[in-house]
This record gives sequence, C-alpha cells and structure tokens, in this order.
Amino acid sequence: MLLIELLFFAYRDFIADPDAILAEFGFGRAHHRVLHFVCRRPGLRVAELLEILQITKQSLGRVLRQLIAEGYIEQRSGEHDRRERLLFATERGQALFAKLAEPQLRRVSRALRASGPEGAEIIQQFFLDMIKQDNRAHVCDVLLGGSAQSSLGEPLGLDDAGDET
Amino acid sequence: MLLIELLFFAYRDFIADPDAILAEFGFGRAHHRVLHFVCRRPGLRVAELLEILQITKQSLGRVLRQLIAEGYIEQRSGEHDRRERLLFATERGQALFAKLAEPQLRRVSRALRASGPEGAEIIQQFFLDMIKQDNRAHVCDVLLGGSAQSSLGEPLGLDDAGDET
DNA sequence: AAGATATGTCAGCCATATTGACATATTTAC
DNA sequence: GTAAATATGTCAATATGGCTGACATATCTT
Repeated sequence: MLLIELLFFAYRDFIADPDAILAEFGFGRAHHRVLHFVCRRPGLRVAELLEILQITKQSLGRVLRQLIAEGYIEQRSGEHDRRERLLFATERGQALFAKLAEPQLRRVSRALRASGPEGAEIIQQFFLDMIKQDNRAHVCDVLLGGSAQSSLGEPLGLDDAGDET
Repeated sequence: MLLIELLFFAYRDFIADPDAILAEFGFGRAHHRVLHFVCRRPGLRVAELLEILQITKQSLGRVLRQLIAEGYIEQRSGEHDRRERLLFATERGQALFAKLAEPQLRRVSRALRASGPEGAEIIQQFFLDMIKQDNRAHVCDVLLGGSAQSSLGEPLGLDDAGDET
C-alpha cells in the first residue's frame, strides 16, 4: 500500500521538472510525450505512436500539428508505403528533447546511485512487471528496438499464471 | 533513459485499472486521489489534502463536493478549531476505496514477488529518492503518520549535496 | 472590534482527452 | 482496373480536471 502512494508522489515530482520547461515553450505534457518517443524511435509511424501513448488520433493530431508547425518534428512519406508518415525530430526537436530529459535523468540517476548496481536491475525488472502483460512484449519492442527476448524479456517467468493483466 | 520510459508505461498501466472502475461510478482520477488520501488519513483537513495533491482549492472543490453529495465522504468540524472541516470516508467511501485499491495492490504485489524481500526495500527507497527533497519529509509524514525518522527517513544520506530537488 | 485564517463558491479560461463523421491518398485484392 | 482496405488528417461537439481572480462566511487571534 505504501508503494502505491510512493509511486504517486514519485511520478508527480518526476513530471514536474519538464513541466516547468515546457511552460516556457508554450507546450504541455502531451507535447513532451510525443517528442520523447519520436526522438527515441526516429521514423516512428503515426499508428505506432498512437499505440504507445494510447490516445486517439484526434488527440495526437493537435499536439503533433503544433510540433510540426513550430519545427520540432518532421514528417516523411514511407518508402515502401507512401501512405505512412514517418516522424523524425529536427535538430531543434532533439535539443528540446535533451533539455527535457536532463532533469529526469538527473533525478533517476541520483536515486539509482543509492541503490547500487544490482538495485538498478531489480528496479528495472519491477517496472517491467508493473506493465500489463498484454503490453509488455510491445513495450520491450519499443524500448529495446525489437528484441523482446533481451535481458528484460520473460519477466515473471512461470508463476505468473492466474494474476492476469 | 530506459527507466524513464519504463516509469511512463508502468504508471500508465497502474492508473488504467482503477480508471475502468471509476468510469462505472461516474468518477474520474481526481475523485480517486481524494478518496484515497481521505481513507488513508481519516480526519484529514482540507488544507492538508491540497498540499498532498498540489492542486488549488477550486479544483479540489468540484470533486470533493461530488464525493460528499453522493455519500462517499463526510465532513465534521474540528474540535479545537471549528473552522476546520475534517474529512472522513463513509462506509460506502471505504468500500469504493478498497475496490479501487485492489487491482493496484495486486499489480504491485505481483511485481514485488519477483524481486524478493530485499528487492522490496530497494524499490521503496528508490521511489522515496525520486521525490523532491522539499517534499520528502512531508511525504514521509503523510505516509508514516508523523514519524519522518522511520525506516524510510534520511534517504540519500550525505552525498546528496549539489543535486538539488 | 479588527484582522488573520480555513473553507467554500462563482465565473471563466486552458489543456487534453473523448466520440462520431467524413476526406484523401495509397496499397491490396479480386 | 476497379473495389475494398488501410494510414492518415480534420471538423465538431463534449467531458475532465487543472488554473486564476474575486468574493463570502465562519471562526480564531490579538
């Protein structure tokens, strides 16, 4: 029960750092999320982004339009399928991404330093196990570039049955 | 960097379980947060709740009014200071609280099982270290009922300097 | 009695999410 | 080659949950 509340407070403060920066640029959290995943997965398709963020295309549309209009993100048609709009961050987009990630990295790094090297692995595994089973493979895919079977794969192993989600 | 994204996905799914239940009751996340902390700290003052949630009284007002009108939360005047409105969950409120907490507890417990007993401590400490320094004492206070010096206190110790927040 | 404090409430604004309907370009299937 | 499916974009309306500013009330403190 304690962990539930710690997660609430930790996430609240984790989000607060970039929020302050975003406000200077006239952006909100939604812009941050979009920019983040486009930077991390250059050439992302719109449909993939929708699945990652789990929002509707209408919701994405507004923030994406702004990010494109202000030169943070570019679209290019797919080579194999020209219906697809592949998303790339411009230099300006990458710069903002880095600026937003910096305080979050600092916060995470500091907290990790206190937990030692095996601590980091335990914590990573914990987060992965917190993700819904259905999404887990997909998340591994997004984070590790397709190798769902990597060091993070096969999270809970055998005794996962009966607990769902 | 990986942890940043894992935190995003974990929180997203962590929130999704109660969201589905809340929708049946015509409530939103804001109601959940209010109900949660009132249940966890019976007799909470409005001002304390505002500080925990870090929202304005106007934002709180709307959801609190609904929760009171529908019989999930009660107000009683403070004994020493009758201006204060102390908040208590009714039986109905406690029932909903339990119903909302159940899937979250299940998810957390399952993830913790995989990390062993010392894993649980490492993870707790990690979350605590993720909270802004300014808020940390206050959070300990809220979570542990006043003993900021408990097993969770003094998080990062000495080498915390220079990293702020 | 005057001022500070705890709370409540009205009104309006903004960001971000939703649904439903429809438009366009392109690929795939028959 | 036409028809259907797909990827994307966009319009309009609506809901939630934040915000600011202004003001009201009850109660405590001085």
